[in-house]
Amino acid sequence: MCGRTSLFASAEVVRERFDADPVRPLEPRYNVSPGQEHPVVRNDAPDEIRFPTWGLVPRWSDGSGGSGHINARAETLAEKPSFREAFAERRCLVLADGFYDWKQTPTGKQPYRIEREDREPFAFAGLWEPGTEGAEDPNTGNRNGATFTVVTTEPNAVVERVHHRMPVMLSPGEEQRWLEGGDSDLLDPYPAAEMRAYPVSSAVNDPGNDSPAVIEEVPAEEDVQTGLGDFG
DNA sequence: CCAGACGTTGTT
DNA sequence: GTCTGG
DNA sequence: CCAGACGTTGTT
DNA sequence: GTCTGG
Repeated sequence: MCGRTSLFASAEVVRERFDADPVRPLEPRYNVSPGQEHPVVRNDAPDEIRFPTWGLVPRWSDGSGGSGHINARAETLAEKPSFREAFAERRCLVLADGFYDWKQTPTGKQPYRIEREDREPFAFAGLWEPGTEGAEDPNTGNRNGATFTVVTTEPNAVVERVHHRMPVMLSPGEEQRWLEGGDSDLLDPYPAAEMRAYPVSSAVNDPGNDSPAVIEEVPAEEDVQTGLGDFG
């Protein structure tokens, strides 16, 4: 992780939960992929919800090197040239109410949805970069908007069954501290007791399938094939 | 000194 | 296989 | 993260 | 911009 997420909680719930106002209407999203714009709260404007593009492009990059960094390892944030400055100065909360991971099985990849046990929205620890000044480069077509990345860490007991990394989820009490520059003690795996994971349809594989159907639980394909899913 | 990389996950 | 687009 | 393209000359 | 490799 983390390469796919969601945020379909109502605008009202999100506004109350994070005490911030979206700068444009908040639409429900069930399947958000890298390269898309997604709501975040930035440390430089903590009372606003903005929509940078998922995939951090360092300020010194001309953007020609591909589509940006969708994840950043918590273990090396402070050292890596691509993240060091953002870690020191540009924190953000990436708003979500779940994410998806693909478990490698003998028969293929089974997608799982992972969320809080109470299904409430939460925040990933994130870093952001400002866009380049001025208009989009007419020659390269490179985008010029702000970008962000999601910090990853080791998995907890729930996520471990699916994948060997997980995004850093902040508890409500940690959010302000992260924005204000708190350090790596905030970047531990989230408590497994407050999370759950369940298999979902491979419809989620296609980023174009952005509907409530992709959050519905289905029998895991490997369980179907071994008969484990047959009797409830 | 300049040139070239700068990242993750996953895979081998 | 690898890169780009979503 | 996964899905889908990945090429040219020339033609409509 | 800053670090590493040559």
